[in-house]
Amino acid sequence: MENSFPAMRRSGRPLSFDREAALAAAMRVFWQHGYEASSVAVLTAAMGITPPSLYAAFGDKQRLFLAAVDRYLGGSDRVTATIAGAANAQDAARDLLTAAAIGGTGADTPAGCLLASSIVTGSTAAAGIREALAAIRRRIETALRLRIEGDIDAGLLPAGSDAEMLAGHVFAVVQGMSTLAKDGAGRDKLLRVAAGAMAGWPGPR
Amino acid sequence: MENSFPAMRRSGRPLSFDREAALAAAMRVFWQHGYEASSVAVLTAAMGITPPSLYAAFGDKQRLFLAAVDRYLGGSDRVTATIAGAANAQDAARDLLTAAAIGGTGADTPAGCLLASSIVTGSTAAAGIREALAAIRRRIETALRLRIEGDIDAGLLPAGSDAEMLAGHVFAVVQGMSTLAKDGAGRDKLLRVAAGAMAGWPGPR
DNA sequence: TGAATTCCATAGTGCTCGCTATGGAAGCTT
DNA sequence: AAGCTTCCATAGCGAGCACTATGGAATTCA
Repeated sequence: MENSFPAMRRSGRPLSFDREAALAAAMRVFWQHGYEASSVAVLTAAMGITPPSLYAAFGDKQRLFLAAVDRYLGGSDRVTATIAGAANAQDAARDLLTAAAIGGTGADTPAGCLLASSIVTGSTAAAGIREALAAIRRRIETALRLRIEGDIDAGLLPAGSDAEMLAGHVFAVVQGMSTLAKDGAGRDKLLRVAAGAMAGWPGPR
Repeated sequence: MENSFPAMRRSGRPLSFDREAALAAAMRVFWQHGYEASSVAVLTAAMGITPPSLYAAFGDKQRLFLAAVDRYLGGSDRVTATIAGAANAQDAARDLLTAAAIGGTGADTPAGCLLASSIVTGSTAAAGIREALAAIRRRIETALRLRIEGDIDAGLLPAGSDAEMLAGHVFAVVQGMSTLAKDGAGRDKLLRVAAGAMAGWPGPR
């Protein structure tokens, strides 16, 4: 679904701008201001192109945003693949929290997490985008929950452990750290919060 | 600061609507759609009044929103007073988490937390409102941190405990549960997440 | 009742929103 | 070079935004 727009290129004059660079610039604007507050005028200014070029290259604002989210996550299934590929569920959870702490406090990037903060409320016109992001969040949370359930079945975690709660807790902290970062928290504090969130993790047995 | 608008009433025709009921309706709209996506047209429709009445009674959209936040929190210092009045820091943290889980999953209210979800990103025009809410969040987090530090000094918590981390973690979970609720999580799950977030709380000594 | 005061409804203000019609310039293919 | 395809810049579309000027209706005070 990544390069689904435009459908085909035949010949003629080539693009006079770098599509990937323009997408990176758009991602940054969305990351900083969220979906609805990122106007096409601001986006085109940051991307160095004009509105018709934006629409020709990316379709419309919604598709541009979804492409930016995909780029932000490093591809549609990278996060879930990382969760599945971790040594165990505890490592997967810790990696997720650490990545959120570091990714949300970069010196050269906006504070917080694009996936967490760019639309949780909004107009009814943006309901589709909001639900699309909620679906991505739920998919990642479900991947973590399944990983935890697998460890429970494998005897790596106590039999009575609440996988849904554990995954929900990790995810809540990831979301919440994004707001903390936007409110001014630094990397050191967020890394300690991430570590502290793992303190209640059930011990092996 | 609550009834700072209008400045005075002298005489003449009385208000034909219930100011408190109108504010409650506005709070509900903001709670559901966030600050920027709640247009004056939608607000006035929900409040049962016309734009000039809204501006005469509440000043402008920003002041109406701040009044709605104040009403949502039950007064400007109720939350911090509750934290200060709890039996100990652990109870204060648990109460905060439980209240967020229950308050964000009411059957007759929008999902999530108004303070957490209504503006974390937005246009530069709304930067003032965004910062005002960030300040409220930081004030509550600071109150919790001070409560924890007090318990450490009193010997109710281990001497090496990281108060900033513990308060930040509780606050991150509160924020994150709001997104979880908006994404569809139910009260049962959130209450378990809230309890799980306390599992790593340092033991007494 | 007369005068003063306040509230409400209509109807707009200027502005920004996402998006696009149009025409000419640029570049590929043959 | 001819001919076609595609891209880009200007300019502007209708719609919605927060907000308000105006005038008459409602109520209080004298």
